[in-house]
Amino acid sequence: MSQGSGKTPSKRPLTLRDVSEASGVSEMTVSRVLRNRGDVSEATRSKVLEAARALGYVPNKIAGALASSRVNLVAVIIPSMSNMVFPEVMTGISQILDDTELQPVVGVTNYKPEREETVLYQMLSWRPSGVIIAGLEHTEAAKAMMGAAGIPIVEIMDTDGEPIDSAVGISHRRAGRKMAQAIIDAGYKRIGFLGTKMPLDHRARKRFEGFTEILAKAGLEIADSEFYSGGSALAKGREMTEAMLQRNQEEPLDFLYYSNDMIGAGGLLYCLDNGIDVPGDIGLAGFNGIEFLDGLPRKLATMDACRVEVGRAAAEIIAKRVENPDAPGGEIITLEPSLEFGDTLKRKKKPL
Amino acid sequence: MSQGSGKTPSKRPLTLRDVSEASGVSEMTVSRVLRNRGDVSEATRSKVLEAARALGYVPNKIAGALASSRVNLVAVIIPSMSNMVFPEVMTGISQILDDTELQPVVGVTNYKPEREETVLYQMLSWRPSGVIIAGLEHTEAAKAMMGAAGIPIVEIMDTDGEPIDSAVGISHRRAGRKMAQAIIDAGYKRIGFLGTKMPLDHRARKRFEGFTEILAKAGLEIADSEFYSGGSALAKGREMTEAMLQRNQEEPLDFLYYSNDMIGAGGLLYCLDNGIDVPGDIGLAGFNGIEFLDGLPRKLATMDACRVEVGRAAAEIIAKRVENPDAPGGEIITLEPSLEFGDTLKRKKKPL
DNA sequence: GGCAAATCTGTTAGCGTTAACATATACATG
DNA sequence: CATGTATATGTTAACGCTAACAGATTTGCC
Repeated sequence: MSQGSGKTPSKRPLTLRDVSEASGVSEMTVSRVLRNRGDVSEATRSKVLEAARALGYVPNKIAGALASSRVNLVAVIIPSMSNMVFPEVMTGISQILDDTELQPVVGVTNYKPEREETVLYQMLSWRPSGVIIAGLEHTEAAKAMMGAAGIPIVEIMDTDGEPIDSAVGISHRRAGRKMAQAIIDAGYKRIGFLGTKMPLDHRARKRFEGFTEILAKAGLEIADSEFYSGGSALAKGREMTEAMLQRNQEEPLDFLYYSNDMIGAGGLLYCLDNGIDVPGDIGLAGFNGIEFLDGLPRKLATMDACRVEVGRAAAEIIAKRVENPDAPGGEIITLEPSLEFGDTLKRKKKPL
Repeated sequence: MSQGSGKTPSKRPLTLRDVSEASGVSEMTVSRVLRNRGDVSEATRSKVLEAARALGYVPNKIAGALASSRVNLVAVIIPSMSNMVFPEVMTGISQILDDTELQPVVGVTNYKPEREETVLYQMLSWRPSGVIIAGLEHTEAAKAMMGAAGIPIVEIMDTDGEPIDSAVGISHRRAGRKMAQAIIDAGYKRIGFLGTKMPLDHRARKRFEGFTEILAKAGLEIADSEFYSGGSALAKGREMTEAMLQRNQEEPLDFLYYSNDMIGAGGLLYCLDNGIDVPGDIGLAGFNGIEFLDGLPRKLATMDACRVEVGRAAAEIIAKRVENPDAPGGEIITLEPSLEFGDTLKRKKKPL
């Protein structure tokens, strides 16, 4: 193997010592240059940088973190990657963290509490500077770990409950209520519900609870419901809608409430394909406000969960607390989900 | 604050020493128990585990990694989170790594080479056991870093080029050629191209090159093309399709090739809304085989990039090399993208 | 019983970096 | 020119854990 121009592909990994020897200064000085900390003369600085570059040296953060007991990692723990929800939250988080030293590290739980516990344990074992975790429901062990970690914890997406430390999100009960009210106000009466078969999706459950609560107050109840799991959400939405409309022909439904926009979009496409008048014959609404819906022939009514904003606020809480570790904590930020009527939900009929 | 049953929320973080003192054995023995390594008597083991649990001790991987110079992290570096491509690759990676000690850590580059370089540097500074990185095109510095890192590197999604170490993916040139051939065979002649305005999406570029190459061989060329950036892909697909069809009314196009399925779906919806006969008047094809397309009124022709399989194969290469560090490396796996005709691309006309 | 092998536990010395302190050099000031 | 102050570099001792080796204890077997 050729030695190349300065690049020595040796087996032993490079350390500060190698750079120190190559540039003729102490390891400490190299460390200072590489971290931009403390006073170093311009001459030394460039000498060191040159040597580091030539060797292809990459600092060892493991050693650095151990020595300084500072880890610039923020653990982000979420249930799933594939429902569009997450990338947006992540965008918000990045927007804030990119201006700091902090770096997000993502873990996925697949909506399984035990998995969440494991992922959390793994993450905490890297001693991150903070944790952003979806939801307020966790195993006892997980709660204990977070409580004892001594770092800022932000639970996101939901504020219906008691957070361990801080929380940012919307009230899903309120979101469900708000949607129910809008549907009732528009004069719909026979309402079907279509959702995921996910006992562990607490947020969907809370929305459903809020929804039925308001219906009940108006003397109404869900006329029919259907749940799915797995498969293409769009296709499932289509199938479930067909099935539900079929079996309620005698006393037809006039509204379908979907637990997410993807199945809602499938339902919308089904209705349009079959010449059903939306929102005349039947109204539709989903949940989430996914950007991609903009391309559909008609805009689905939905409710925005403020995902980017949630990510930003959560990251801000962590960043603030990292900068000032003595700050109080326990902050709870409840954002207001906004109802978007789109083209599939009639506006209020009766004034006020 | 109450001390609780054994749980002492002290300020000083817990270490092996705390567990060691609580259980009356040496730190080394505690370490052995917690890692399931070496012989420890059943009595000691349970004593230690009990103490660790009671204290809420979480091992410090930073110290562990430094001492053992073993880090069970695999860096996964990808351009974007939001195009459905990534979650599927990730699924494949997880399927394999879940059976090992290894853990994926994701970094996102937003298709920016400098950003890729930074992310890579950050990741390498944690001394991961391997790197899985999208694409074969990187800055010189990035290539140098990976070459010098002394760990397995797998470049994924593309095999049109020279990998640093190993590679798993499809040939995008070949994918482009294959699609072009199918379109020509079906008898289409006036072909429009719609894609992203992304000079740095090398894979889209290679597909385009392969596509035009085959058209040229058949004496054809792209009749019109349109590029977009930003916004909802579905809506953009719709708009671009409308614009393109409008301005080619004199000599109408008979095929539209989209650089991804999302804009393709937008185009399909536009055509259906406007009563255009697909694939009679006009054929359509995209790229990627996104599951969600299953719910559309008609199935878009597309080409599958074998994303889950790519993830699996890449993870397997890393896992194998971690287990046996002296293995050769330099493996290149080229998967064959499969063409799916769907309902928007006519089958071959002329036999053979 | 004696000796080797097996089982269990402890001791020592780092891993590569940084905090904290110590030292050296330059530069100004009265 | 002594003295103080800033600037620039070096030295030492951790950080919390594990590899490698060293004892101590038990077990098996002739």
